Amino acid sequence: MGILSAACEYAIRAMLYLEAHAGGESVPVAVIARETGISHPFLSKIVRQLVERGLLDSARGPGGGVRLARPARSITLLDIIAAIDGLHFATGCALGFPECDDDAPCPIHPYWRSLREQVMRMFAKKSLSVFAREISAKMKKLERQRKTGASPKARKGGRGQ
Amino acid sequence: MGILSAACEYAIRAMLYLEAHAGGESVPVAVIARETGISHPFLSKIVRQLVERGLLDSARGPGGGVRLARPARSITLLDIIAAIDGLHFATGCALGFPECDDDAPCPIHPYWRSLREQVMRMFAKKSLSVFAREISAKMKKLERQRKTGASPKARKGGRGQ
DNA sequence: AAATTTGTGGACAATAGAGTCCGTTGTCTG
DNA sequence: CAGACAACGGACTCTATTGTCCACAAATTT
Repeated sequence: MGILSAACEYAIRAMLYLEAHAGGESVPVAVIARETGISHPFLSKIVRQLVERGLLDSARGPGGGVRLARPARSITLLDIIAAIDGLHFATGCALGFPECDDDAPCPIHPYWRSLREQVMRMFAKKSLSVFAREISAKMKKLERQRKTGASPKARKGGRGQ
Repeated sequence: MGILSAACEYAIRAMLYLEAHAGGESVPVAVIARETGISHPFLSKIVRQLVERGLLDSARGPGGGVRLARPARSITLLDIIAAIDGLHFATGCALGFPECDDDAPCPIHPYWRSLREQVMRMFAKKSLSVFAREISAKMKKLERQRKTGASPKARKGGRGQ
């Protein structure tokens, strides 16, 4: 995929759903799967890992399901990524040189290292609650734009892709 | 792997070898494989793609092999990456949201886009000749350090790892 | 207690990337 | 022409990821 595995992307989407649509209540995995479009059996496996790592609590039986184990404010995207993918995206040489490390760096090593750190910071800075709020705000904005018919497509620079 | 596939990393190492150790002469893939530690059959497949994309020229028979198709000065790391992996690492949403694009971006989209562009620029700025020169200079420097016994490990900032 | 709901866990299948094997084709040398 | 050299190309294996299926265990309701 991109920089994250499919499983990790699903984990983020599922936890985001919990923050946005459950008010701290337990939600069955089957419901999250249906609402997010992720396959139930696969999401089930991912959720199990999130429970193991202490990011989710689970309860069986009627009225059960899963919910955030901590306040959404204290859970960052990096927490989720670390739980599912680990942090290897933050290590190693961009070009795979076996001999390349901080003591004998390849020529792009310092650039790469700085970029990796920026990525880490980007993920570490976003808590689930902030992220969910930003998404819902964005949704509302799009809604307004659709109503007024104003298209924001024309933008300066022409670099848009 | 990291951001690049194994095949792509091998392609870069192979072309770097050609620039550093062949003076525009053809080198058999078997030799490149032996010198770089890459498996011959696999490298063979990769080299074929590089020939197809016009980055390498190939010649069969005794005295044959492959060589750079253009001056090393005009071949960038991005050229090689585009030939083997394509440029998908430069597109798409970091979190895999299907609905996320430049018109309806997810909250980390602008950060992500800027980081991707920095990565692109980093790879596009390095030509094979510059890269090879920087590596050989680094090698010599290490050589000198080993002789004098001076360890460069102590560095200001203490962030070193 | 029985039935229903829900997570748990393991076995399995499908896919893609990584890596191997080998026969074929073209080219050079003697 | 014969033989060696080396790229070409396809078929194959191995492995990790992705995704599916099903039996089971716990909790809740009646």
